[in-house]
Amino acid sequence: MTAPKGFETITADDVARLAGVSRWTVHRAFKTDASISERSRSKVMEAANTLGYVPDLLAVSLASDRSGLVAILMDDFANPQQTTNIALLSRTLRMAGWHTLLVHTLDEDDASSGLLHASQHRVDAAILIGGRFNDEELAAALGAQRLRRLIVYGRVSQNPRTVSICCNDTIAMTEITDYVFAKGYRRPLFLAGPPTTSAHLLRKDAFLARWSTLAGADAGVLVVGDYDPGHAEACLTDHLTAAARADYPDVVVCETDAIAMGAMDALRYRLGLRVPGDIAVTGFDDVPYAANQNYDLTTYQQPNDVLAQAVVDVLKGAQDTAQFSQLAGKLVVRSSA
Amino acid sequence: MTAPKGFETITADDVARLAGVSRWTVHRAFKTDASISERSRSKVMEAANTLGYVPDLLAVSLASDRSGLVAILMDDFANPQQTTNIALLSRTLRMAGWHTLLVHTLDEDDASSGLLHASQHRVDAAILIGGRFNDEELAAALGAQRLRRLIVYGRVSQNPRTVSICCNDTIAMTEITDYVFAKGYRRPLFLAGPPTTSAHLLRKDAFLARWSTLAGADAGVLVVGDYDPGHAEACLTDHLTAAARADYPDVVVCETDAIAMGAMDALRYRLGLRVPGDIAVTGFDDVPYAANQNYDLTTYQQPNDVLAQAVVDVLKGAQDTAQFSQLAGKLVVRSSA
DNA sequence: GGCGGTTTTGCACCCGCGTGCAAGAAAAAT
DNA sequence: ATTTTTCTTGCACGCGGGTGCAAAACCGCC
Repeated sequence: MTAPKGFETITADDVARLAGVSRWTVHRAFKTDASISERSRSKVMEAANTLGYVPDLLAVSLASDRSGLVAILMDDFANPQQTTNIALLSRTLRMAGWHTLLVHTLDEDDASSGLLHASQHRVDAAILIGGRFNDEELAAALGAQRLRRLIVYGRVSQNPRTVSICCNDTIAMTEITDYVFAKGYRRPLFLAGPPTTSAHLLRKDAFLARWSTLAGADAGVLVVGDYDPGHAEACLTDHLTAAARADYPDVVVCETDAIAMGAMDALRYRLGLRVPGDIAVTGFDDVPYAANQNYDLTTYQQPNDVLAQAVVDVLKGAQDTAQFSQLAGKLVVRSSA
Repeated sequence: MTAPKGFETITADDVARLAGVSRWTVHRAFKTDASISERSRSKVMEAANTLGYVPDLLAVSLASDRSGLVAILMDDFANPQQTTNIALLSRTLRMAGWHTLLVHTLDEDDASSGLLHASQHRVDAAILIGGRFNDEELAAALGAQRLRRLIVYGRVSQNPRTVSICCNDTIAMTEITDYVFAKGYRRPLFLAGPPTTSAHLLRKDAFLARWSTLAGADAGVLVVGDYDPGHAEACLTDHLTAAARADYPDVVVCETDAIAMGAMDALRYRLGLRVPGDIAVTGFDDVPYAANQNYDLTTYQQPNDVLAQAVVDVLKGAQDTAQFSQLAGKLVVRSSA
């Protein structure tokens, strides 16, 4: 057990004393572009080293009004796409000099409370991952709190005071639709995730619109309430067992890989069908596990690195943020469809 | 885009002015056990409400020397057990009043740098998840920085200045071993994760010791360099294709579920074997996906809630921390073995 | 009405460091 | 050598709020 033996925290004053300069000179020694003589800088640095001085980020934040902290609000750790995102984001942010305040929002109405907490820590920005947040509460939170920036990650928000960073779902889904149609499938069923009140995924609408154009007929839609594979599995099983065999789709187009994997489990283990032999399946996101032989999912790979980099760009003050919601990924064809 | 239109931050002084009291009275109004008259408290609260005042956590931290922040250092987001842990931890911490500073350590030698950053934010504790950190650097970091508490989560650290919170691997693995032996398997192969220089998992040693006792013979061991399923898959495939069919194990006992899933993929897709028909497999952790029909893994469920609660106990100042490294989970029998 | 005791309130000082400006030192120009 | 100009340095003040103590206000009671 760590003995909290009052580590006498060494401050810039201590360094100053040892180096025989003023505290402000110490401060300058640590600033890259400060006017300070080489001699006193080295004196300071030496003193700092022997004392093991490191600036207190808390005090720095308070004084400079820049915390170097970015809050990531996230609700669904079961969603592999989201954990992938959070990993990449925290890593990218760290390399760019920011630290991550992880806020696990408990439910839809908790997002604003999370934002409040984040703002109390003076975060430089808050990033919203996932769709389960209430639009009105969010707008209220935005108005009241001193949040410098709100970034909606992975989907499009209508709120003008936010920045959306995501790939262009419409183009992406159109690409998938074209592929599915070209492969000869004609009875698609779209599995949609939960409807959101706030930031939207445009995937469903894009698919339906494109399909209607291509096939001249409407596609079926099944809304599953959650991105959890197990839930999708149950939903699809119920849906299909209630349907006549002749009405089965020949391809299940899913809003996310998580849903797609649940769908494949349903088709195989619950209904005894073969994928893609009896029914094909497509996903979206290209999560790591989509490449697994169990699934070998045809899906759409989002440009994750570009998305993460866009966050850094926004933090650094990028102005033309419109482009960040139009990034392009690429179709990944595997054996599931 | 959020207009950084200088949200005039409202401070306790503003509230004081409006309420017609001093700043310190405002402070007292927000403290639960402060001596303040009911009248002025309500005056303050009313003023605070109309102004939308929230205390600045940064300033609070600086002044009170308690940040309310807990750093979680983690390296491997691909490991489902770890993402499960981080989700549970951040959630539990938040409900207990702490916030999570997520530090994605880039590599083994980066942990101490991560600890440094965490300490600069004056975290109340740092939690180390995962095994890839260098023991010496860590000790050095512990000595130099003002880290109040260092918690090693999910494994046992020898460092006396840390608190280990984990379930008793020895008892757990012995239970698995007994089960495997009782089921009649006699040619086990243990798949171990990467060796660590620091905090250890005792699973391998526990298995080998117990097996030796039960069977009177040594069990085989294959060290895979990583907890990544794909890597484990490749390792086991190589290992078995290089071996004679007669020397194949009849059960593969894995240090984690991630390895076990990779092993099952190898057995099925690379080697065309049936699980458990030809070779059985056991895992460890009971990650969410272990219950999936693809794997239906016999594994060991760690008492995650208890572990997370233990962290809160430590933060609240629990003294007898020895018990926290002896928690018990339970064997989960499924069809893989 | 005055007194001792208790509750409320205000205040000086501190947490550790950043900003802007002015004084001081050194270098350049005359 | 003296005056400018430039570079260094020091400092008052502020960031927003938490301590401990002392003054002020309150209370019941004789």
